[in-house]
Amino acid sequence: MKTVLMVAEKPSLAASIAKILSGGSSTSRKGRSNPVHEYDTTFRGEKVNMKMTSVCGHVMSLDFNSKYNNWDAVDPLELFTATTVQKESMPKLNIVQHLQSEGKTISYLVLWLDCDREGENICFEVIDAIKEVNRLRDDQIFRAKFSAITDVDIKKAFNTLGKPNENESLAVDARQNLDLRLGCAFTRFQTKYFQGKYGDLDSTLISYGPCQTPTLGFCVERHDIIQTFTPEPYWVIEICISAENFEVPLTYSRGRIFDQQCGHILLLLLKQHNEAVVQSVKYSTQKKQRPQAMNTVEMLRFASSGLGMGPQQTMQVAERLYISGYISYPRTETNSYPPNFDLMGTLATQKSNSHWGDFVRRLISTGITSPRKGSDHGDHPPITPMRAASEAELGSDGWRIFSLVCQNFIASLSPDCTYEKVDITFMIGDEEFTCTGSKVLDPGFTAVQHWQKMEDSLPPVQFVKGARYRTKEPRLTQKATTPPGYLTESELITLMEKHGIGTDASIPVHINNICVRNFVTIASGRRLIPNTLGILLVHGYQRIDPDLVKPSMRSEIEKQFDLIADGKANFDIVLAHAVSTFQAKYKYFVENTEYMDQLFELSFTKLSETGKSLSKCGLCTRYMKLISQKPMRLHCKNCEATYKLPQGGSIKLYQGNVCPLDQFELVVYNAGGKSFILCPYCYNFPEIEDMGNNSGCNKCPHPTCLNAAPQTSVTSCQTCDEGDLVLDPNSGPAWRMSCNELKCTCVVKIFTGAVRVAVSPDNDCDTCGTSILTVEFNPEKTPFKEGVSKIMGCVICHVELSPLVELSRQQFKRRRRGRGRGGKGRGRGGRKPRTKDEALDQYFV
DNA sequence: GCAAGGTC
Repeated sequence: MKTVLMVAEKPSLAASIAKILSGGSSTSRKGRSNPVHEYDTTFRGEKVNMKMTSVCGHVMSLDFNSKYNNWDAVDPLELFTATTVQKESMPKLNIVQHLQSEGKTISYLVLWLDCDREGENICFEVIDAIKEVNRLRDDQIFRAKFSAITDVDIKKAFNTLGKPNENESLAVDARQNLDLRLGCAFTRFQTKYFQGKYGDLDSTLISYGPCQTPTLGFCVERHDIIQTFTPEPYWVIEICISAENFEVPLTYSRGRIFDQQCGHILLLLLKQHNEAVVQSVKYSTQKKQRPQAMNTVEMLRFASSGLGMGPQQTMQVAERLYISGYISYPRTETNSYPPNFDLMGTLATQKSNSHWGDFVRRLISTGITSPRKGSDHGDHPPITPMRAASEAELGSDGWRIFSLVCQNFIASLSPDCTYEKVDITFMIGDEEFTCTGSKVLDPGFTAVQHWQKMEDSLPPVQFVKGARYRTKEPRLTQKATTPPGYLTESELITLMEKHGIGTDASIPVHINNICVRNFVTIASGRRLIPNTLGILLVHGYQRIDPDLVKPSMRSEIEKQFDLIADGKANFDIVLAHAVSTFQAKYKYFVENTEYMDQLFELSFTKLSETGKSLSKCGLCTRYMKLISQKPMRLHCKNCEATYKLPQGGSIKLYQGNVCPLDQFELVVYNAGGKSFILCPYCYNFPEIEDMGNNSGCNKCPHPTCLNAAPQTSVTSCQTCDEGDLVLDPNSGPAWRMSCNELKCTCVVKIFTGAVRVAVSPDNDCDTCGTSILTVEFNPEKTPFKEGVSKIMGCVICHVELSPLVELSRQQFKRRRRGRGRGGKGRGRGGRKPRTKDEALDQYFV
């Protein structure tokens, strides 16, 4: 029997589609990375075994050839022409292997990827992966085009299979290619240029991107409006009438008066009258519209403005609610329920909720209002609840997002809020005044979306046409125009959506990026206030090449790539044109960076004038300065050199200790209890072959240095299975061993209070291979039996030593052979080397 | 260390 493989974009969709197409008869098994649903059916007139599985979004992602990854060796300009490679997007998931093992022997491939351009591109990623192991012909490959995940639509798609659209996929390839070159070139250049000059930028990365930079631009634009705002004085005439013991304020139909003299004249004019005559009274019934079905962007706006929850967090919470079955898929552009959506069934899940259950039951019995028409983007149905839930089971944030989803869903099926509005006009002399008010007739959906609730505001008196009232003395009051507030996150989301910057899934990422890069800060009310760095970047682009920050940049690029998608232009020509345009812009930017730099000079401090003296430079023996703002680094003013340091922790001097290779004073890095010693020079320019870039002394194979791995490494790390547990010689009396893999967080406290702990590098435990330690306590405080103050033995096997290690015995295993203490036993020992060359000579005999 | 786009 032939086999057909069908592939969806995510596991949840594969499950739903398989269920629909098999009529619920499919069986599921675990695949290599994602589940596979199988059933027997007929395909193109043959009995076949059907397998439905999925990927997780993009299978591949574009990157530069690895030789371009060295920031110091590659001129960013080269990135515009550098060769690129496709890398597996999530190597840990092994999606390629999964597709290949499922696709190896299939006769047909049916692609059920999301029906948008990205989905079309993923189709070809799937095809490429499978073609490596199966020579499928094009006539064995099909594309299902569906516009909703409903029985009718999915079955129809299955019966009218088409072909994947290569042009649409190529448009995505082009976008990926340009974004990569453009973003990385500008980011690397800016970062190196400004970090090499200033010490207080406080950002590890000064990034540029065709989405994030215009996003930043919006925030700075509002900042500039606020900064350059000059309040303008204006005048208003305030007047009240006395009616049935009430004082009713009237609104002047002339509104703001910007000319003071004019105000005075009008005031004098009004003072000649002491009566207001009701000219007209109009009653009307008005509506406040119920909301549409909720899509992602709307949810993000509501969460930010109503709940004070940021987009990144909102999506995380929503994702969790979706995985646990409380809400439907949270990433969708569609804000219209599909025609056969089970509105009543979904509504019924909320019948017994303690907050909105009453309202729901009434709605069910009186009948729902048909939802407003929105637009169906063919991706996923709007975000709706899937089942009942209580605050206790969801936790605070989960409950808040769940409530938002439920309330919007219920509101979208509720009547509009209706209210009676009254407009009354008065004449005082020849001048017109008004008074308005309203009264809610039916709260409709606002009874469940409380924040939309309207308050009654009818005037206290029933006015009738022709009635006359005494006016109180009119007053001319001076006021002034005020600037707008800083941009709210919800306004920013609206702007991004309007200009086509980012997508529902990536908008939160772009906003988060400009925050973590320290370009903007989120203030109270989730307003985005740009920081100096963000302001100067945008002002700098505006001085050099305003296109770089214009909101239209993204849509202009997309427009060009649309031509590829529509088959109207050739991929290579369009891409080459776009790349060369931005290459020229890049060159121009590099040549004119001084115009941005002039702004930086006024606000930031030169590297040579920042930081505090810390340790001696091995090249000139003068003190180097530690720049503690991000990125933390050491700067030698005399040599005009900057040395990178590990990030995220703190640096202290390891007094009196000098690297035997280069005479740089050693420093200690400490991050969350884990600490290691490092030489600033070796960390940046490792002089010994096996040491690797960005390593501390705990990875240095120097044979005699007391801080290097051969003298300090104790045993293999079992947490990460890659590094070694190394004694930190600087950690006493709270002695610690920590893993020498930077990423591994394993720290083991040993022999707290000991006066000396030392490793005997040439002496291993016969049982487990661990290096023998010498542990010495003060004789008065020794924990050892019979007053013994010094013991040599194995931390794992020695009966008196092992209890003093804060890690269970089981976590130690036999030491791995053949790795770890690189260079052990290779050195000659004896006299310490005096110069770098001597040290290297001694080492490489 | 870099972009933006999928998804977890």
